[in-house]
Amino acid sequence: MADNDARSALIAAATPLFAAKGFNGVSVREVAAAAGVNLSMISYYFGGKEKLYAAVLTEQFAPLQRVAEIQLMDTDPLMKFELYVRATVARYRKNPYLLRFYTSELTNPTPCFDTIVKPAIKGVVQILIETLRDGLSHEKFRDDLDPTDTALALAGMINFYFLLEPATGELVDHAPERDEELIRHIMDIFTTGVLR
Amino acid sequence: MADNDARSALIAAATPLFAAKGFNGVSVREVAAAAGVNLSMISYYFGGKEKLYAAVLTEQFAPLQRVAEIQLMDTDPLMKFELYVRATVARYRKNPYLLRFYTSELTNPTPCFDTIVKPAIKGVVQILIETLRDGLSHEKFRDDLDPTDTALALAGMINFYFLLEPATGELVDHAPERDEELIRHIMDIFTTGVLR
DNA sequence: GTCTATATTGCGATAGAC
DNA sequence: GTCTATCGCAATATAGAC
Repeated sequence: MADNDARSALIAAATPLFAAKGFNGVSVREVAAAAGVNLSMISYYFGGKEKLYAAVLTEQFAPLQRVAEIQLMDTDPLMKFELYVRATVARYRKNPYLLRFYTSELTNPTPCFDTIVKPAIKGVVQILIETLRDGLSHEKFRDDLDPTDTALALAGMINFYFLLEPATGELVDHAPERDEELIRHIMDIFTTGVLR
Repeated sequence: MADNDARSALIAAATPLFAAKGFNGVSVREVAAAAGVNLSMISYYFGGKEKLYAAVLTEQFAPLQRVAEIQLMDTDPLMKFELYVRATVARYRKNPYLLRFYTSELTNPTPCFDTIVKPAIKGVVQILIETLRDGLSHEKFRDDLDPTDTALALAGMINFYFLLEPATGELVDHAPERDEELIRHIMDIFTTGVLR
């Protein structure tokens, strides 16, 4: 058997369900059935539905911590931004559920927002802001830029592309094969803009 | 009395509740109590909870139709993009619930997604893409730009700023007094980039 | 149009057998 | 550690009085 116990089967089954329907849209019976385990196992292993959800979120947001590694690298700020964009794309491709939890918690927060999601997002944005301040102090960037607005602008360009996929799938080609082109476009706009 | 009937009281009460907690996080009892009307009025006026939610969404997404007016204006593409950004900011300031419904439906879609939300979003993105193609054909923009990636990048910069507010409120000043500065920063990055 | 009362279903959680 | 059975409660919806 692939999974060693009921606990990991529950997390594996709960992740896509919570991601697709939100915390309130999923019942414990549904999760247990999808995991192929008895529903009482949720209380046994996690102590209830809310703590199962918290366990899923903790696992989902753990990869975001690795953005901190970018800050420590010995490269210029612009390359750090490209590394951030690349890491973000890779993260969403590797885990198609993360963005759902990300925006679901931002939009309809559960108690997990304050403990798990908000610290994770703040950490990433903080690093982007500091990278921008670093670039400004080394006169790499235009000195009239606001570090916070600019950091959110870069994050917005890449995150929104994935967020809009369910609505714009017929208008825009979201295939992973185009990721390199997407990253280049975003970095081009960010560095030198759209003007000729 | 401010409201003329129970119907409008229900919509007014349901809007902030659905926006904050999502469709599944709100009960009809809760809505009826907040509206100060009997809970049976929801079935009487709307035919059930789901149709009340649909009525709220229809009202919320109606303003997005006005983006089409920008396309018809006789100005250069770059000014149209700025008008789009300004209209987006104005829309979110006027109606703090719209973005919640927007991202909630993108993330955890209800049956309303296909009928109301997706057409509205596609309409806006379509206009941005066409405006970009127009600018490209008049050689206003760099000819190596992808119209769809670029349109989503601009939309992402402004929308993500508002989406992240619950997480970055302590890191970034999201006050409406800074909106002009924000718009200028986004347009600056979009047109000429961050480089010196 | 608005109310009360209730029908019906589904929910999360757990007691207790094995 | 896993099961069945069930408790207690909240959900949506509506029948029927006024």
